[in-house]
Parts: sequence; structure tokens; C-alpha cells
Amino acid sequence: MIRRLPQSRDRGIPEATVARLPLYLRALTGMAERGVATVSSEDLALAAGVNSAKLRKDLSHLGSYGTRGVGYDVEYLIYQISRELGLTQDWAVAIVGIGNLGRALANYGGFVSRGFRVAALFDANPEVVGDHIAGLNVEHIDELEAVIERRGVSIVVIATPAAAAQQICDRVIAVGVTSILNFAPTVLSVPEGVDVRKVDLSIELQILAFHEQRKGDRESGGPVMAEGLQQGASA
Amino acid sequence: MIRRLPQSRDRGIPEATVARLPLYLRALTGMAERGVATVSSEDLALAAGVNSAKLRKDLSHLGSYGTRGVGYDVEYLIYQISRELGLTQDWAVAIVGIGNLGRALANYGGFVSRGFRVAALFDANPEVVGDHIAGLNVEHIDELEAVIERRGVSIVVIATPAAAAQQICDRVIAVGVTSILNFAPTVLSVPEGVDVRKVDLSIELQILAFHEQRKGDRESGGPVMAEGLQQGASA
DNA sequence: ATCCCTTTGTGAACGTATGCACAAAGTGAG
DNA sequence: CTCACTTTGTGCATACGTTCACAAAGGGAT
Repeated sequence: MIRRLPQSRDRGIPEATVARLPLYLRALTGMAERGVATVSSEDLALAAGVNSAKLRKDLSHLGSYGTRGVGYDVEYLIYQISRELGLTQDWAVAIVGIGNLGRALANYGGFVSRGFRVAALFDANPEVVGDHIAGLNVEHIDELEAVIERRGVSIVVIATPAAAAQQICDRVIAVGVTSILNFAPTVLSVPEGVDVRKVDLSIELQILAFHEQRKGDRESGGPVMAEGLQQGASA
Repeated sequence: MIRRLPQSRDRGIPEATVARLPLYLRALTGMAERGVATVSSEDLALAAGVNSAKLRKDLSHLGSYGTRGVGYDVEYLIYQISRELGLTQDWAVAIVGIGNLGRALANYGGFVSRGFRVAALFDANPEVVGDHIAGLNVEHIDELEAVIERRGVSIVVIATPAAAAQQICDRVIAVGVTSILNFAPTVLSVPEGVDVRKVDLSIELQILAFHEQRKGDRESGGPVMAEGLQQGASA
């Protein structure tokens, strides 16, 4: 079973806060680019889509980096959050499974800009092995262990079919990987000390469908009325 | 700012429970395929990666569908969860932004199998418009409103660059869409009554990096020992 | 130097989620 | 029918997360 992420209280930063720090970081980066020097919790919260009390409490877990009456220094806060998240280091990421999704991930720009470097791509299909994607050669899955160790990969992204995921997971854990991002629609079982995060596209849609159905219940028809769509409750 | 999903207590099903129902559904589907007729909360919990008390409490929110001393009837539970999630209906989904990710989503098999039907694809790039992907023509973004209404799309997936996301969001809301799955790395602001779910690949990696860093703190070296190829902090 | 204004950081109240532990409810053997 | 066994459904204690509301702290004007 997927373990709870450990160390949530290593130095007292709650898991919920950690999950929001990247959000703040993104908002701050945008502000820095627009030349904003300081920002209040109110404004930053607005930009990040949370309320200001939550933002302040979150930041207070990192330390006292604000100035009362003024706000937070944008550059300084970017540095502090980056450091806390470990983004001042360079993380080598491997992507396993170069299907549509794997390809999309390999080309995704959001990684590089945040301390992540796609360092290796793997696939089992001989037709794909050898392809050049995002400046990298696709390696055969047989090379998995050797290449991971050689290139110091510490985070592995699994984008294989569900049936292959557990096996890949076991293999990378065997060579010391302890952080896995899983896109395969399956539950990975991992030993204590290994972190798995799961992204499941169909689950997100199902949650939306649940709420969408509830809206429909109170109004006219269900979702399948096509043409005569009412414009629904946006208020 | 992104609104809290409403209706979390519509009929008393907590949001945390709703988020796990798709997990149970997947585990159950696998069991049904393997011919399993009934399952205990213990076994189902194991397959879904949660503990059994939580599973039972979750299911109890839907009703009393188990039999004490026996367990749950797999087929019946599949039906009940599907109904609760609204998957017994047919949901028309549109994908906006046919880049690498949009393409991957259009081809993703996990949708169709669960009541979702990709009904339209949109892109702004004339070179992409007209392409045939997953049996669909890519439409020009100018057709967004017309096609959404014509085909009864009720859920929109945004896979555009961040800069375009808010505009697309506003436009689909204007024609009555109230459920949006956002892959663009930006905060969407929507009116009350519209549900936005966000999937952000780089945020997941950042959370992993945080925990990975914590592990490293207590052990030997940091992540970047590799072949000596780190180029230092990107922040 | 004093006063007023702004904004942070946080104590306290509230709400939600988790997990234990057990009574209630069912099965099946004898 | 009774008894022993299994497994659900849930009350309760605890942990976690959110929000309010305000004292403490700093800035700047006079």
C-alpha cells in the first residue's frame, strides 16, 4: 500500500503547507518577473488562490520572513521557499514509459525551470528505443538500473501501462530510488521510507463528474441534454 | 481565486470520501474481471491502498451495502459507487490545447472506460487544426462556444499554455460549463458554482523533492553526486 | 518623539478526517 | 436452536487543517 509520506513533522512543516509552497513560489516568480519588490500576504494570497490567513500561517512555518506593516520581500521569499523545497539543488529525473504521456512529460518545460532535469528516458518497445526526445536518447528498459545509478537519478516518473508499473517500481527501489511519481492507474506497494505520489487523470474527472451530477440534480436535466444546454448555475 | 468545491455535504458525502471512491471502483473492477464475487473490507482496502476502517466508513456514507459476516457484493458495489459518482451517465469532455499533453489526454484510454467520452478537441494553431487524433478532428479555437453547445460538452480539460488558460476558462463558463480540469500552471479565477480541479506536474515533483531533501539531510550526501554534472542552483 | 496606519504572526475556536475498538448482525456447523 | 465465528457499521477519541480576530511590530508623517 502507498505509505503516508513520512517526515511531515521533521522540522514542523505540515504536509498541507508543503503542498501549497510550490503555488506561492509560482505566484512570487511571476511577480519578480514583473518587477514587484515586496508583496503583502493579502496580494500574494490572491495570486495563489488561497486566503491570506492560511498563507501567513504557512509562511510562518518557514520562519519570520515578513516585515510588519510592509509585507514580504519577493526575492528573499522566493529564495527561502526554494531552499525549503530543495529546489536550490539539481534533481535528476528519469521517465519510464515513453508513450504519449511520457513524451509530453519529457517535453514539459515546467520541470527544467524549477531545478529538475530530465536525465533519462526508458521504454520497453524496441521501436521507441533510440528515439531522440527532448535532446535525450530513449534507453531500453534493460538498462534501467545501470543508467539510473550512472546518472544519479533520484526521482523516477512512471508513465507505463498499469501492468508494468509495480515491476518498474520494485526495480528502481532496488537501486536506491526513494521518490516516485506514478501516472499509472494502479496502487504501488512500496517499503517504508519510499515516497509515492500519484497523479490520476481519470480520478480527477470522476470527482468532477460527481459534483457536476449534484448540480444537475437540483436543476433541470442531467448532463446529456446536448443542444438545449442551459447555462447552469455560475452564481 | 479557485473556489472550494461546493456541495461537499449535499447528501452528506465528505469530499475526502468522494476522492477515494474512484480508487475503490478501480480495485473492484479488477476483482470483477478476475471473477471475484464478494470481498471483505479488509481485502478491498488492501487492494485500494487504504485501511479497512476508513474504507468501511467511506462506504457507509453511500448506504449499507455490505453484509455482516460476509462482505460486499462486488458487482453491486461497483454499481452503487458508479451511480454515486455519476458514471452511469455519459459525459462529453472537450480538450482545449492539443500540444503534447493534450494529445496524450485525447488518447488516454482511462476515460472512455469510465463514462467519459472525448467529444471535441481545440487548438489555436492552424497547423494543428484539422489533424485527426483519436478519431476526432481538431477544431479551431474560434469554434469553441459553438461546438461545446452543439455537442453537449459539460466538462472541459484545459491543456493550453498558462497564458491562454484564463481566457479559455472564461469563454467556456460563458456558455454554461461548470466543471473544469486544469493542467495549465496557473490559478484560474471562476465564479461561484464552477468547479475547477487542478493537476500540476511540476508541483508534484516539488513535493517529492521536499521529502527527498529531508531524507538526504539525515544520510550521506545530497541528490547531486551523480557523475559530477550538476550545474548548481537554478533559483 | 509621538501617533496613526498597515501588516505580520499566532492563540484560540471550529470543523473535518482518521483510526481504534466494539456492539450489532449475519453465516454456518452440529 | 444454539453457539462460535466472521465481518460490517459506527461512537468516540485524537489528530490535522482552516479561519477568525487581535496583539505586537514596524513605517512614516508631523
